[in-house]
Amino acid sequence: MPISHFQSVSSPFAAQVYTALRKVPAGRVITYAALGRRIGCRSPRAIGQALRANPFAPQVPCHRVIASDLTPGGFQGKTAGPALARKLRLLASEGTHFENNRLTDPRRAIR
DNA sequence: TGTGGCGCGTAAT
DNA sequence: ATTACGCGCCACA
Repeated sequence: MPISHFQSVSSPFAAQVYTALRKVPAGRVITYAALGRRIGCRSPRAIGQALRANPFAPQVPCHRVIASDLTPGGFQGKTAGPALARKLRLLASEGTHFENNRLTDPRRAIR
């Protein structure tokens, strides 16, 4: 299912982000910067911005995108609270765990 | 650990 | 065309 089929994709840039993100398998996570790198974008904030207006949760795994220092980063526009809690729960269901607000197994991260 | 500046796509002005 | 803002990041102290 091509990304362009998603109604909630607002810009071509977002489509690139989602397409690249879909290649990150369950059980792994990628950095905002690394994800950006894959599509030739040098602004991690732009990546987060594209993920902000979250498309479909399972198809485009925006919960697999974390910060460069291996902290969780944000979810649905927020960096804390219930939203973030859901992100962590999704990750946990894939075997990706955080301890002390830090990725437990750094080998899961794509830098 | 804290602060400041940089990056660039998007929305608002 | 300009300004302002944002699920960040890196350098430097």
